[in-house]
Amino acid sequence: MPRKKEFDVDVVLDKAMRAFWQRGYEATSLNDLLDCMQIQRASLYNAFGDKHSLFLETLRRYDVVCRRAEIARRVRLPSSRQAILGLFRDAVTAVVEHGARNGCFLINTALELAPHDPKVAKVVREAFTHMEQKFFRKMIEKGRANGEIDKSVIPSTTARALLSLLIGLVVLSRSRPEKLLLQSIAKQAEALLPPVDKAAPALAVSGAASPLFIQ
Amino acid sequence: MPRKKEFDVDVVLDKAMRAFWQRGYEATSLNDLLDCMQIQRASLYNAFGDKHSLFLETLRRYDVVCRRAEIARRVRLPSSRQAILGLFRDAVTAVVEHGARNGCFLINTALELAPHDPKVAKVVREAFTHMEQKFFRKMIEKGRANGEIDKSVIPSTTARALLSLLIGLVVLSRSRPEKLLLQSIAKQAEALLPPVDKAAPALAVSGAASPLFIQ
DNA sequence: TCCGTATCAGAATCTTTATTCCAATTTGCT
DNA sequence: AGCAAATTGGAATAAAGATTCTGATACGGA
Repeated sequence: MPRKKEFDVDVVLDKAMRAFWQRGYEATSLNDLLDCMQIQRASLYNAFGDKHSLFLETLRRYDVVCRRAEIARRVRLPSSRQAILGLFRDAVTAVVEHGARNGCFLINTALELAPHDPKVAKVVREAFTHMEQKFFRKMIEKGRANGEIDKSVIPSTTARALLSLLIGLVVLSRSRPEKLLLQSIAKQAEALLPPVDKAAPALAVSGAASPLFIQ
Repeated sequence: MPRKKEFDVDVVLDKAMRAFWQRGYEATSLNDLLDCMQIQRASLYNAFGDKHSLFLETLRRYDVVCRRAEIARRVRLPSSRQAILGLFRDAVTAVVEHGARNGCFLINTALELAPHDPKVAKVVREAFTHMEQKFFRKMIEKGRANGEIDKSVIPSTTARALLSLLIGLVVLSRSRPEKLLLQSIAKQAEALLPPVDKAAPALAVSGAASPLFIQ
């Protein structure tokens, strides 16, 4: 019965996502959205309700399509230690090599809207928790189990530290996109995950090797 | 010749600062500002120019009065290692014990305005750099010199890692103000600064003691 | 005393905002 | 063919936004 939509919902949602991601919620006007989504005013309200609902949908989509999908991809990598370090490396090269300066939509939103908006807060909180538990912690546990990561690394606390380090890296990349700065942070992630190396246990970068290696 | 001002500029500036800090630039309207500053519309425009100039002044004031003053205080502490760790500890207790949920005005602004506003970007960039160089790096160097911090700790890179860790902690504290989460991060800061301890080198918490301690 | 400036209190302005409404048109389904 | 729903393009609305303007009043110094 209904006339079928003439635009692909996911496509225009992606365009709206990019706008919100770049400028934030308040600074993105409805006209900005219409311009970049290339649809009519009535179509927007008909398809998405209002600005706030549209924002929530773009945020959820970003979480699923951009973040969780990437995590799922990395989780399948053979080396779980490299899965974690690759995330940091790629974050640095995205900024340094490709000039990615938008940061992370979820982190931006965590500061702009989450403190005053319960629905947004929930999405952000769950996204951070997912990253911490289902990626960092899980990967550390896997790495410990298969002998890639030393047993002295405590999964729960190290996962939290890595999450914090990553968030700091992304925040800094927006105002100080300097190679050395970002590489130092990525290097520190490496130091938090000392590999098992019985032959030469004393080679980690900076305060990394565990005392448990002795003897 | 002029009639003297009837309000204290610094006092109303502080009130405006709190408003911007809490809600951000875009979400704080001029009426919000007038309400909390308790001055007249004409007085605001006469004293500060416009909304954007007022914002810049509050941001600069926050940087100087809240951040640099605190750093200066900590720099004078006897133990430079404890000066750094105290900063992390206090950040955690402010959130966990006193429910501080506003985060850091500079970090909030780094994401909302800095990417699209050169003047704001400059203030933010310099604030981050100051924290990195004049606090973390300087304190690490001092700690290494007086035997508090092990020589294996590289000042420049560790300073950057600590800055990133702190930013991550502050961001997370706004959406996940959980004691264990924040403490894990503070704990990691400790692990990044292994103390010199020749007698019992094998007691650090999580992958902390430096390999250089062995023998 | 009087000039210059800062106050107060509020009206006026002009722009932008999000949202609703309109009328005409297109398309898919029964 | 004809109903149902989604489109287009734009007008209309109603609120909120920042900024300017108007007087009247208060005060400090020459």
